[in-house]
Amino acid sequence: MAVTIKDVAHASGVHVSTVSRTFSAAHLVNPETRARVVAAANALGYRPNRAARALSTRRTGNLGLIVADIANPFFPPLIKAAQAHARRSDHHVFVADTDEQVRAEEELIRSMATQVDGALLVAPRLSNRLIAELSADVPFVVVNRQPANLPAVLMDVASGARQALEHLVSLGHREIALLTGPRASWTNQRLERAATDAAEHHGLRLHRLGPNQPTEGGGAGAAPGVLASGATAVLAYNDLVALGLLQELRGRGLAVPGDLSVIGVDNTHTARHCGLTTIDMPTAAAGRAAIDLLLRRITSEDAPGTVTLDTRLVVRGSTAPPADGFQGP
Amino acid sequence: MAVTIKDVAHASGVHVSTVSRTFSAAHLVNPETRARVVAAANALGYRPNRAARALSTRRTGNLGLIVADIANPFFPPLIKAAQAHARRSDHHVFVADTDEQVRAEEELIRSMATQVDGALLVAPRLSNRLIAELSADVPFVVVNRQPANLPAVLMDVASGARQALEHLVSLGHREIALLTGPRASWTNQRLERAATDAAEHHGLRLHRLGPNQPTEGGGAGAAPGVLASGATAVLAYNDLVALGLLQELRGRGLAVPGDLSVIGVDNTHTARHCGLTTIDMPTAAAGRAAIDLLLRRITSEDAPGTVTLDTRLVVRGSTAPPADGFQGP
DNA sequence: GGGGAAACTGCAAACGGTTGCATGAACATC
DNA sequence: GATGTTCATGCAACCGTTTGCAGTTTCCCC
Repeated sequence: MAVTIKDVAHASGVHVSTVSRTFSAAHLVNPETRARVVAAANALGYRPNRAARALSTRRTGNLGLIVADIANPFFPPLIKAAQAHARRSDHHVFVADTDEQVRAEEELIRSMATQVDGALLVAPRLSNRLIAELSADVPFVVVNRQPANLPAVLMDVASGARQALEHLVSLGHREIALLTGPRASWTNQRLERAATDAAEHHGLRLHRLGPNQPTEGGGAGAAPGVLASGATAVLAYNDLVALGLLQELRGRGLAVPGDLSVIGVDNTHTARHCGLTTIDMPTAAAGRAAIDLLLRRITSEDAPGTVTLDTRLVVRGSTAPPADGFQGP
Repeated sequence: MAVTIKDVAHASGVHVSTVSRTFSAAHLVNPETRARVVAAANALGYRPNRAARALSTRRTGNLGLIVADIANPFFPPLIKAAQAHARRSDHHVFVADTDEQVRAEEELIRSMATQVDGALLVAPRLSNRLIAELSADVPFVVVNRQPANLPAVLMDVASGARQALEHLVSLGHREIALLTGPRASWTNQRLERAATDAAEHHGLRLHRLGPNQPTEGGGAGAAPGVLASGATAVLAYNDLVALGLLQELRGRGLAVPGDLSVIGVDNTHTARHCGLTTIDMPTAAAGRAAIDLLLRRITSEDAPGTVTLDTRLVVRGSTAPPADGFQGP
């Protein structure tokens, strides 16, 4: 029922191969013939069948985008940018959600492998070994993770973390809690590292509390530990954790930033509206960069590169000088 | 290089058709043979090629999900739910974003039509005529729109709107502004209708202001009109508009809910954390229901149905009695 | 033990494109 | 005017799977 290349060939009086070339290698066909074919195709409403094309070219024109949790406001801007950017090169994007589960992630990649030209893994939790193994089946580009020999886009939270601690120091904080995230998270590792270094540099006490679930629940659950630690400021693994903590603290009658300062990571839509001081992650730029790398990797087998994007602190209303006024010696 | 049905056939000493049947019509093959084939397939790591399968079955196993703006926090929960639900039936989902543009929407549908078995249109802005025309190419299910003869899932904002106005009445408000959204939006039409009826029923004055862009910018831009209207409470088209308005008002030194009460629509993640009173939209349930309808429509040609889901008011901190204390006569 | 049904498997033609090779025409070169 | 090139097109095999049809075997029943 659908219009095929055969119908177009018949209507324009040429062989199917000429029609095929008109659309996939236009320079090989005489301009006049081409015009006739195109006219016939338009008249009939011809659209190439991508499955058929995929079968002979071994190129589907599809990409996979695998994230931990679509509903986590960190991801949508990245998804939006990646998808829009891919479309410019006539690629469609499968979006899938692993629900933060490693098993689901692997199975998802395997099931997608057969029908995409490449995939974007955003902050994958898979082991490096498994990532390497799976990358034999599909070209990958990884975001916020740095496996050997794979192209990666990194949003380096370190620069933002340094700015965050400087900000807290300048406000007079000396005891800071770090709510860590999942162990397997590259961002978490960088964050811990950068915070530890910066704390040492500034002579601060850093209380590491975690690992916490990267959700509001994780943040809420961390409240007792934070209060027990005696810290006057908190740097949380991400905005969700920060917001969860914030809500829990307010529920206990504490004021933010009056009694405690809180800083998140991601600069999500929610953080912007709730007045949360946070570290901005360039998600949209990362999505575009990752698609660029992926397409490059697919078309030419050139060496994989790594793109690193900077982050920066955005100061809003959830940080202030500590209540007890330790403004220095 | 990839393992095909042929390799499996060779390894297990049967014809390719038997291998094919093992995976697509298992009851047609002898249990012992089947076991041998499955063993060989596993040993070789065989995965069926979906493009090839699509070519002969005319079923791709893919669905399209088309939304106005992935980064609008209304959509991600729906996308997440739809995608997860589709996966349970071994379907993959293309997600695409029209950026609120009608032209993009049409082109997107056309380009996807050739490689999906069906598509979900969420709150499409296309004309009914065009929707009908395009639905000849692909089975559609529409969310928050009600074109003739198409299956639809509706989140009926009317029930929530009634509750919202009752809530405002009970607080003592008498003059209410309604910030309307895009004309082509079904939700907007229902909202206007329900608010008008409820206002009449309660003897309220309703100031309709709009249409506004369904974004924070739209809400901020509406602030002067709201203030000029003399309304003491606002019902906004969605949470983004409400939050944009809220920010603008606070920027002008006004207090919410002290000077003005604000109610949004959607119950987004952001609204939850910012303490915005809003109307909850059952987005996840709608996503699942829509996928169900779509798969049913694809597999059996039965009559399209319409599913209507209720909405309800969620009271938070952005509503309070009016400043001037009109608590009744 | 012969006829027929049922169960299983193989054969080969699709599905809708792409592409290496062959053919033929037009044209330039010496 | 024979030879070589270039350009445009047709031919046909192929991509990996499905599926209608036909053949073979097994089994049942009279």
